[in-house]
Amino acid sequence: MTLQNRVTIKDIAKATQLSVATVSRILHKKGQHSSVTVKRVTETANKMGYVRNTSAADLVNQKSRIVAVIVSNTKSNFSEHIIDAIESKAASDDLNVFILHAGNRDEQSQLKAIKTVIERAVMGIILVSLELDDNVLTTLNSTSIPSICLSTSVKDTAIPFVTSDNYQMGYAATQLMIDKGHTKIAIAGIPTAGSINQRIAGYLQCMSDHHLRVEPDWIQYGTCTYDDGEKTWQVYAKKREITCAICASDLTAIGMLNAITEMGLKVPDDISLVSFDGTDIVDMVRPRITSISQSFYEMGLAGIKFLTDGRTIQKQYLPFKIVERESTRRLEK
Amino acid sequence: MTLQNRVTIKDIAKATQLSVATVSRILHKKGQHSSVTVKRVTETANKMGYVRNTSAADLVNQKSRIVAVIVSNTKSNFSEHIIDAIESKAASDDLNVFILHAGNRDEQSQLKAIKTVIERAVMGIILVSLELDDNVLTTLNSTSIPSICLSTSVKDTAIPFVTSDNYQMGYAATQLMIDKGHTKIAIAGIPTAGSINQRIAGYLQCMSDHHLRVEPDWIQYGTCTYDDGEKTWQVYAKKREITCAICASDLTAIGMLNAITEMGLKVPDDISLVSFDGTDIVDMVRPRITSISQSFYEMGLAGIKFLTDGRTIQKQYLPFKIVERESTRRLEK
DNA sequence: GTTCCTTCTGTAAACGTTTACAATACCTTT
DNA sequence: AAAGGTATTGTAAACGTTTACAGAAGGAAC
Repeated sequence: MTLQNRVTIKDIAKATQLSVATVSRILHKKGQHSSVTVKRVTETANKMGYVRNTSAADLVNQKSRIVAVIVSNTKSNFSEHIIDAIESKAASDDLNVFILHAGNRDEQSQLKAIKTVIERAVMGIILVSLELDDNVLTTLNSTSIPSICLSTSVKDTAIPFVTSDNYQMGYAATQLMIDKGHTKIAIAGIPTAGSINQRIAGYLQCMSDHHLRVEPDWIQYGTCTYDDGEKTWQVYAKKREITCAICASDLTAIGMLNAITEMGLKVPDDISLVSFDGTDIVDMVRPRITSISQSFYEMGLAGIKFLTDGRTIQKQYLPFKIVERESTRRLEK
Repeated sequence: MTLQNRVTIKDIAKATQLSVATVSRILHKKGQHSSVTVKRVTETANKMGYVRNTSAADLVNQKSRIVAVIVSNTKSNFSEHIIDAIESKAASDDLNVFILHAGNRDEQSQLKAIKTVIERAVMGIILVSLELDDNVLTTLNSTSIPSICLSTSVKDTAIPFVTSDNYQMGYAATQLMIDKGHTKIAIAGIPTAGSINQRIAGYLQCMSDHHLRVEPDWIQYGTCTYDDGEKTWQVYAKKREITCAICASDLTAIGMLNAITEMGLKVPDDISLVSFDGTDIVDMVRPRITSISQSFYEMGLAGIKFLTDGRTIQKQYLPFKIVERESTRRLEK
């Protein structure tokens, strides 16, 4: 059987001696029909192996029951929690979820993904962990398809977002370590641009609020990867000033942990480590990593609810939790 | 602007005083047209913010340029390598990749995902790490859309697959440890059903080939999770017979590693650990986990190539590599 | 017997695109 | 001047579905 001769409602109409209208109505439970006809139609549909041609249906309906989730393809491990939430709510609303990948700062691949889904008249677009430039934002605004950003904020007022407050998280991580007696605190692996960069602003503000000096070397940029952690430690190791590093992601913290251990030093005895995210992996390494844990599941839920239950939120910051584990210690003077 | 009045080629035709046919041809670079007309059309298309209605196009073309990847939603971390490969080849062939999730042994969610994509006339379906029951197989066979299974084998001869030879991997893992002097070798976390279960057959055969006894307790089933590793160690710890455990996945090995450490024992001094998969994470924990590493990227590549470059493969077993790291030691008698 | 419901089914247009075929205009060749 | 070719554009049908509207058949009320 080729695609060309898939069974259509026309075939079923012919087989049952009915009109296509009747068949269509019965197959979608619209209008009223005698029970014998209903039975006859559904049975022949099954027997003939009918599958709906969604392209045709979408064409006349001008919409589809698909939610598109476009996810950054950079190796971050938190998006699965967001997706989990989206899929579970979508399933109960009988929606389908299509996941696409795009480069975090790659305009071309973002545009391609967005074009692909708006061409198909999806009912909504959820953008996860993507920093969008102006070009992408105008494309998004030029369509009437609702979209929302998760885990990034966006200046454009037309696009709502749900994320954690990166500034506050940066501040909280710093405050936590200051409370534990640290004064020489570094921050590692944060990207130079995008809303996530606000973590550095929070860090700087907190340090300044406590009249603590910040050496330029202490701020090391990156892309939240494992490698960033390993490499940044090589920089920190040169002077051996710092007693604590705040890491851009769980993976960055683990990379640094391993680099530190490699050098014969110990976490948290010699260096304390805090990470952002707080995914499962922080409990898999030893010592377990103290983290600023984000509410990823709630983030996904907020995103899909925005698309299904009406469009109220415009900007929303979700709470984060400070979870102390084994990678941080109190510094005795 | 609502979806209802999106710009169509009809609108462009009106604006440019041309026929829809000409507009359509120019927008898809078919046929020849005067350069001025081409310019006029493309410019107005841009100006008016035209986006193609793929539903309409798919409807007449009877196909789409979409590859559907249906992935098991169980927490396994190797699928990203498979998807990476699929996406990179798809990008160079100008195809779009839609990823859907389905339960590993959940017939309903599998059927739903498959129905969703065949209704949209995708050009191919790649099933990753999914054990398919008969119902799903018949649905797959009833359509003319080509499909292929990755990381699982399937009895049905109509559906091709690419995977690692689980029997041989089970045998190889066991042989490795026997070569290192171990005789009391356990195997943990393997599912009771599905092709992956063949790892146990390989293990048993290897033990038997070396005239080694296997206690029933040594074989502990599971679902390749981190928790399986933790829990299974509680079982093994009761008798403290074994000197080595072969773990169903990297995560299972790490779970066991942590449980072992928790008890004050050491890997590999007290217990050696081997895992299947060999994803990035085996190098992130200490000690690094010795693994039977599968060729996931090549698996993804083989899957997408099957769909694009012609359909030659029917069944293919990809090579695996034994990578010794720090979680295994030679046992001196 | 007329009118009015109700219940069921059919007719036909519409969705936006693609493409085979026809048509036109203009240019070359004879 | 006729014939043939080429370059460009238009006409119209087709894809499979949905749905407003019309129609038919039967029953109930007067």
